[in-house]
Amino acid sequence: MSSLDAIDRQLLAILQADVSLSIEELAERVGLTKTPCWRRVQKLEKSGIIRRKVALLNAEILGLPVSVFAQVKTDQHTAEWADAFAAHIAKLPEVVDCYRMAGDYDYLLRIVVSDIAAYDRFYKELIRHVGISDIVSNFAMEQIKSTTELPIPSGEKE
Amino acid sequence: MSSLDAIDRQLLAILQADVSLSIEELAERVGLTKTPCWRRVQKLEKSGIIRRKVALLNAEILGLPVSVFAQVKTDQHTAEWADAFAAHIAKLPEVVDCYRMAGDYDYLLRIVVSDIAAYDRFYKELIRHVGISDIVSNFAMEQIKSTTELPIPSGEKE
DNA sequence: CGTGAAAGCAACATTAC
DNA sequence: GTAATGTTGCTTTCACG
Repeated sequence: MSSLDAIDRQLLAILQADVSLSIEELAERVGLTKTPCWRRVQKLEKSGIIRRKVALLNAEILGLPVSVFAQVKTDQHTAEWADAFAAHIAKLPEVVDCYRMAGDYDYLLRIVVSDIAAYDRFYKELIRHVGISDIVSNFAMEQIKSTTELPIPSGEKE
Repeated sequence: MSSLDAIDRQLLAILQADVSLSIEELAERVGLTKTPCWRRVQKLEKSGIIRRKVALLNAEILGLPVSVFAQVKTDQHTAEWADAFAAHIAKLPEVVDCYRMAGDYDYLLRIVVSDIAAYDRFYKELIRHVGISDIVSNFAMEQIKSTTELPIPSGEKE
């Protein structure tokens, strides 16, 4: 992977906002013609910088307005437990994010559900199947911002 | 918006995993032909259930391996302050998620940066520009799971 | 009337030059 | 960066329940 030039970063910025543009439109915006633009996008996909292309759905319309952040502590600090926990989380579609954290709590999860009752069901199932010593649930009242767009570095001095 | 049938939900599940499939391929997978499949996708886009189509980038390759969760408290509980805060957050590309929370802390942010030094710069800027009475930063050590795919409800009894 | 199938044209991605 | 070709998306038309 040869590092990105200004046009590559421009392409990435556009594509992470909207991937439905045609190559022609894309080429126009970055000041290229179709073929070289297509070759760059192709390269960005093969290199893995572009991981995937997805549709983002509207959680409210789907009836999933509730996001809950759960801070989880465990008392089993072994690699085996961590692997089993990760494998279990991967299977739960309600868990959209899960990070292993530094600090007081071992994991931070974001869980997306239809209502508080649904979260309660999820919660009971979770603590039944994995060994958790402490869990704190915090409900999101309002989504101020949520984006998949990463702050692409300008590329100087690296 | 007439509520979704099983095929619509199937289409959404496929598209939120991969939007690069052709209509033909998509039609095949759900057991339709091109035209009705295309019409359904069109309808899902116009209704807003499909919010947008985006490329997901690889944060590590881009040099952004660090996610920080910041819990923020304010002492100014007015609508004006909240609006100003939201507007400020919207302008900061490093802040990829921001939720107004129930519980001890007013806001939870996820900030994506290149390293700890970059977070420190971000942090200093943030507290300089908005009135914050308390902030706790928790660093993510490892991303166990991170998906944009929502758990689409089965559609029974709603 | 809502929903699906078939055919044609225009636009597009992709190949070689 | 230019030009040609095979695919695809999209429109129209028609048939079914």
